[in-house]
Amino acid sequence: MIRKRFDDSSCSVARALDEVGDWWSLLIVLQAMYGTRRFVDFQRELGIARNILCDRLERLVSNKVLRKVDVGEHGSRFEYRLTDKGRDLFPVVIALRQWGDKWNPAPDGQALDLRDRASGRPVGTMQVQDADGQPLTIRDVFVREEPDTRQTANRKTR
Amino acid sequence: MIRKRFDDSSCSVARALDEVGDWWSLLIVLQAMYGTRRFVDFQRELGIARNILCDRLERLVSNKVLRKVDVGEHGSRFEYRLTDKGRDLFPVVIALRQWGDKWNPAPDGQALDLRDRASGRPVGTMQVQDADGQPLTIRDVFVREEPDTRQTANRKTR
DNA sequence: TAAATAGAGTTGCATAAAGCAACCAGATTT
DNA sequence: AAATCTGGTTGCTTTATGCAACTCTATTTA
Repeated sequence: MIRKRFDDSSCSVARALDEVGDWWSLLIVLQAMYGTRRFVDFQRELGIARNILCDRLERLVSNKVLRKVDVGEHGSRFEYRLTDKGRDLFPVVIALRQWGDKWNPAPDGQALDLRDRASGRPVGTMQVQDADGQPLTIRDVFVREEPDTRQTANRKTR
Repeated sequence: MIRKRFDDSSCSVARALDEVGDWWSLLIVLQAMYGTRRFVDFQRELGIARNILCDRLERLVSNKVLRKVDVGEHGSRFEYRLTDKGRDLFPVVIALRQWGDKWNPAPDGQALDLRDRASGRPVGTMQVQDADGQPLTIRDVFVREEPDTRQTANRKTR
């Protein structure tokens, strides 16, 4: 693969994908959001190869998406828990889930029914909004050029 | 890689990642949102290998995220344009961007400044909301078990 | 009109990841 | 004392990715 890296990219999407943009990382985060914390459980629930899981967990920990907690009274028992940074992926995961439900519904038409604990009503549809909460499409949005960082206009910032 | 596929997974996140969860697809979609449409431009802007780009474009087209349009008057000139399905990834991309900006800001602190064309104000922060638009965290949300599809309780649906 | 250039891909090859299965070492049960 | 469980490693095979060179139309340029 050689897998080109984007960690120094000027694009924050690229930088984000550099951390969670592989085939497994987001699924691991999702699983963690469901409450999974232990190595074997991730392995079982996701059906991921153990060496890959190992590698992904390490990466997520080193990127501070998860933290590794020793809960083994005396070693040999660890938990991987979401950090604030990891928890902050909630909107990303939900947006992806809703996209998947809308455009690639499950064969049986069943979508996971996420609801607000307080009201019991379904979670709203993720949308890009303006400052007043009104939905925005791509066409409603433009990129404001930064008010010139220095003398040279650099248009390559994305 | 062998890359395990999730296209028949019961998890819509997994199904979504199966289509756009690799290193390049979302960046291609993002680039398309910026207005890029032609092969060489994607190649140049993203710095992606041409064979990989070729493969990714084909996949995105076959998954109906992009469509390939012949604009060559007489062939040999094509454009890849977002479909509605592709455009619907807007919230995903924006959520990712905001996450990247928040937790991995660019070295120079510059984040892309997205604004609402109508008001000129910055785009709001993506958040999971309840039916009234109130923000929800992971802990505010629960999974409602489907009201029993048939006789057997199947708890493996995620 | 011939030659050069551009667009959109292919092809071939080297290298790095993903998947799989077997193996290990410390701690806990049986 | 033997069997399990947990969290990994190791070795090997199969794919993917990156890179560079090449191809085939179609459009420009000289």
